[in-house]
Amino acid sequence: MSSGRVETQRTKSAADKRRLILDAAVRVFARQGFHACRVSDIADEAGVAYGLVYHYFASKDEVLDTLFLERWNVMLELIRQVDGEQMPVRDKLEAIASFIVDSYQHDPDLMKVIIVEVTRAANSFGNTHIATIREAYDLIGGMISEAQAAGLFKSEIDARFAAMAFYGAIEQLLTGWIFELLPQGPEDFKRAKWLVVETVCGGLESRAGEQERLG
Amino acid sequence: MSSGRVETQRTKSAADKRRLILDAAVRVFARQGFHACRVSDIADEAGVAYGLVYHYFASKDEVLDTLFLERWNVMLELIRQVDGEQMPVRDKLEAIASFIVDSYQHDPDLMKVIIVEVTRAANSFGNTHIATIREAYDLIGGMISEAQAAGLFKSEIDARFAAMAFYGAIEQLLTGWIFELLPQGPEDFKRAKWLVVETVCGGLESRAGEQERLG
Amino acid sequence: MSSGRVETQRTKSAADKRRLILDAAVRVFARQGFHACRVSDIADEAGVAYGLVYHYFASKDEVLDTLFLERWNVMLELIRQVDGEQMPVRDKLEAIASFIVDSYQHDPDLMKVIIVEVTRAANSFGNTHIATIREAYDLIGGMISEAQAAGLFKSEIDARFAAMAFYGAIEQLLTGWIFELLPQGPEDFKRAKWLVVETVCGGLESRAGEQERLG
Amino acid sequence: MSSGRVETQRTKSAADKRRLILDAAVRVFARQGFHACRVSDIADEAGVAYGLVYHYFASKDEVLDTLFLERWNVMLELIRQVDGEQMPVRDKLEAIASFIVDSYQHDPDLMKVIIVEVTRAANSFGNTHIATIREAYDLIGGMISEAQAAGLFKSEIDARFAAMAFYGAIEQLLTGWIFELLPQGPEDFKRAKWLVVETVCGGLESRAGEQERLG
DNA sequence: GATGAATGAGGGTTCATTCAT
DNA sequence: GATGAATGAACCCTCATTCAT
Repeated sequence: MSSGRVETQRTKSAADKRRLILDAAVRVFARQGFHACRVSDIADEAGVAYGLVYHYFASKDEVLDTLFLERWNVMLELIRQVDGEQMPVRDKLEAIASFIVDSYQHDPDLMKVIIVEVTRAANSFGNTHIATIREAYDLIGGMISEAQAAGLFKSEIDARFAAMAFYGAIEQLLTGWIFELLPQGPEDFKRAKWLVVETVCGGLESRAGEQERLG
Repeated sequence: MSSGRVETQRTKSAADKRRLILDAAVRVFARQGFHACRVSDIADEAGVAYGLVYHYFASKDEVLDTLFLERWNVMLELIRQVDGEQMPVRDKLEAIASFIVDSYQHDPDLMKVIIVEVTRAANSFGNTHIATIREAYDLIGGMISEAQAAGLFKSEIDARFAAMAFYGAIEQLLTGWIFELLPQGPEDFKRAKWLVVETVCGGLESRAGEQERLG
Repeated sequence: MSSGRVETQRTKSAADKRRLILDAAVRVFARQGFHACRVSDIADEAGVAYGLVYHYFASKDEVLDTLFLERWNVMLELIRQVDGEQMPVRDKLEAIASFIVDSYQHDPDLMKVIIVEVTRAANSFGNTHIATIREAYDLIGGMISEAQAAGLFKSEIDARFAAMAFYGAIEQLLTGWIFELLPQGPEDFKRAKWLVVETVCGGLESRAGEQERLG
Repeated sequence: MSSGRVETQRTKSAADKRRLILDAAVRVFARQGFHACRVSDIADEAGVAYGLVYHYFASKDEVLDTLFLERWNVMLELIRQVDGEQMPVRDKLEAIASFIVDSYQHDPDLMKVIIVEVTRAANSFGNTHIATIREAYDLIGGMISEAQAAGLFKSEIDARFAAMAFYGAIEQLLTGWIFELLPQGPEDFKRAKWLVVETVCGGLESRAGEQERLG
């Protein structure tokens, strides 16, 4: 019994250290960038010894891999769940946008790292995780495709392209926040969720604009 | 006369080597990524001696800076020109989208490098060039803002956010091509130009979808 | 207890490696010169891995800085101590000369490095350590100044200049040994100590020479 | 005739450029140090093209070699001439000290370069020119030796050591000026010439000091 | 588990020197 | 003579990773 508890204790402690390192890595990667930081910076930030990082992770890359996958899989889970529900497509897309914006609001460093170091890194991490990344795009594309089949979305717009445009719009808002080009008050986050969906689904054009255009 | 020709010859030759290096760098950066390639890879690809890279550029960074600025400034020029013309806002945005897609079609490696290594690189090149990058966002934001003032675009959507969403949608299409997630035949490029504008301006929603939603 | 011993062991071992590198650096700097040697030469001479040099020292410069300061500070200590004692000025100067000659005799490489690479290097290390170097000159100048005030030394000779002449005379003897222009048997070292003081204090001139001159 | 004049003209012009480069090198070596400056720095300072330095000199080293030898040979000439004259030894030594101090006063940069980069550089230029350098020491040693044979100088002090002490005292005064540790007004230079000879020949000790010492 | 000393390959940059014009 | 583009060897330093304790 007591030995069992000690074991649990130890395991828990170990898990804690691992988490400590991951959280420290997020801050360091966000602050300095993956390439510009050293493994020792992570250890220092975590307040652990140099070599301990290698006790829990096989390499510096694996730390980032872990961070990315942890978060991306949660997002995939959310998307899959949304996908399975009976819900207007617009609400589905808003759920996804909300999740991503909430993720940024909750842990901007982590989302910064994912967006800056992974999803665009075509020659390194982006390439490694392309299948995982793609899954999100495909799921969103599937939702749009369904909406098109139901006549709710225009069919002239290729669903895969539309999915990319939608996702790209969201990521660019995050990029705007990361570069401090866009305001990031609580209200801004809230409106951003609606805004991106309204833009992509309803369009920027007003009724008047549309009439003007169509003459 | 002859000395004049020699001068021209010389100058031209020198400029050629510089261009040779820049073009080689595009290919190498695109193939391996900025961090993963060595300066010697660029020199080898250009077929020049190692040190010559440093004769024309102060550092490896400066090579990428040069590539980015060359292209981005051409784009800024285009945007400014479009901005100055009398033209429906939708046409303006399509001109921009067209320019970017054409740029990719014409030199995918260069656009890959810019998108992968610069515009998202918040801790390195993106940060260095943030003012230049921002100028594009601001110009687009200005166009949208004007359209809102004219009642052609919905006013509830913050113009700065809308501009980011629009630009992000385009970049993500390029990202899709870069990762080979989207088809990139001549027809695809052509339709992409229209598609991204139609999505952002007109919205994905069909008339039927809109009625369904508004009940 | 045992952990304490391990700590000591570890610390000692670490200190040993550092010392190993410093001692190797002395030999390498003396043999090849600071500029002509590579950091790998030091590592090889010490029998340690290349990177270990950078584990203990921030740069190649810092290795030389350390060597210089270690020795120069011992000398300053000696000079300060001598300065504080009640002792004829001639004995004080001889103590200093003795210390320097002994230093050379004990570790000619180290003194060679200091004299060749530091005390004259007006654009590099000499400039870096000028304040520390000057302290020695000033202390000697102070001794001479006191002797002048006491009437024991001629007052027409500026004490600062005299101190420089005295120190320069000694360093030049070392330079003579370094270049193998002067004999360096045990007897030579011993006589050199006396000789330099006798020259600077008593003068080269014999009683007869003086009478001849003054007529 | 005219071709001859043109030849002369050309030769003269060439010699001028060579001199231009040498003079520029003195300034650059003095300012930055031999190792820290680049050949292009010399060319820039001289206002000539990069490659021209290599038209007149086989290497960067040869530039310094030339500067050193030019000056040192003039000094050797002076010492030899003084050596050949009938003159009290003290006057001979003062002539040498005067020449060196005058050299510094006239062109401090050149003397700085010689003292900092050559006469102590046991592993590079000092070693290359050791025979030439030594000649000066030997000539001075010879003078002292003669004076000892004539009974004018004490015989207990080895002439070679005494010569080194004398020369070292002078060089150290220059070092003091170079490091700006000693005042260098016109009066200071003048007094320095006398001072160094008085110190080495007459000694620092006053008559009172001597009596005190000898009891 | 935890520590941090030890390793050594790798790469950016410098710069003396060459050479075509 | 004069120019400066071109060459490429050399070297300092970084830092991911290993390993003995």
